[in-house]
Amino acid sequence: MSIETSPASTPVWHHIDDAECRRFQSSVELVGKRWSSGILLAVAQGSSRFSEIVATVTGLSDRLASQRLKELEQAGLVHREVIATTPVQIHYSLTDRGADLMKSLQPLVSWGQRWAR
Amino acid sequence: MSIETSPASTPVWHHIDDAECRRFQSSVELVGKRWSSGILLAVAQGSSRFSEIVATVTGLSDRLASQRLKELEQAGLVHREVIATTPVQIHYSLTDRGADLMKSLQPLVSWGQRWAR
DNA sequence: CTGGATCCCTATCGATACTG
DNA sequence: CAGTATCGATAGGGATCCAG
Repeated sequence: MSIETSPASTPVWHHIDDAECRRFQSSVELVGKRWSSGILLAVAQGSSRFSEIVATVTGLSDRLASQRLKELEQAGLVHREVIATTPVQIHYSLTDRGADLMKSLQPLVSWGQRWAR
Repeated sequence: MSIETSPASTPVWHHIDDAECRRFQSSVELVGKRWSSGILLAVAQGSSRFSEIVATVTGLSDRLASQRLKELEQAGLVHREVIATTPVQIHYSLTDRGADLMKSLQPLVSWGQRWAR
C-alpha cells in the first residue's frame, strides 16, 4: 500500500492490501481518538505517572485517561509497569513500537506546519 | 514540535507549541474518524463520483459519506466540483493540501507494515 | 496515588424513506 | 445521481463517588 504524487499530477494508487488497509485504518482510528495523541505526546515527552499525564494533558479526566491508557497498552503502544512501593507507583512509557509510531507521526506534524493558516 | 528517538534511548521532546499541538490534534482526529481515511484513500485512488466513493469504501453509507465529505471539504482536504450536466455530476478530488496529507501519512502505513503481527 | 463503578447526557451511527 | 430528513439504538464523554 503506497501513495505517490507525481509533480503536477494526481496522486496514484500503487497497491492495495486489504489486511494492511485495515491495520492502517485501525491505527489511525486509535491515534485519532480524543485524548489519544495528547496522551502519547505526554508520555513521549517524559510524563510517566498517571497523575502527571492527567495534569499534562489539559482537560483530560481520570476516567478517560484510564480508558485510553488501557487501549494504548492493548495496542502495544504504551508499557505499564507496576512498582511495588506503598502506595504503589505506576510508570507508563512508550514501547519501541509506540516510539516508532511517534516518529512516523512526525511528517504529519510537519504537514500541519506547512499548511498552517 | 518534534519528536526524536536517539539510539537505545527514550524519545525526547524538543519543542512544544500549543497552537501547533492543537492543529496536529484536530488533523489526526479528523483523519482518524470512522470512514475518513477510507474516503481519502478512495479519492486518492481515483474515485471521483459520490456513488463511486460509496461503492469503493466497503460498508460506507450515503449519509456518512455525505457527512464526511463535507467535513473533509471544510478542512480543505477535498475539493468538490459541480458539473452542470443533466443530471448534475459532482466530482471529488484531493486538494494539494489533501494530497500532501496523504503523502505525510505514508510513514504511518510503513509503520503498520513494520509492526504487523 | 491509581484507578474502578455508576449515572446520565449528548454525539454519532445505521437503516430507512424521500427529494431535486 | 447525489444527496437530505428522520428515527431509534448505541457508543462516547463528564461528573461524581468509591476502593485497594
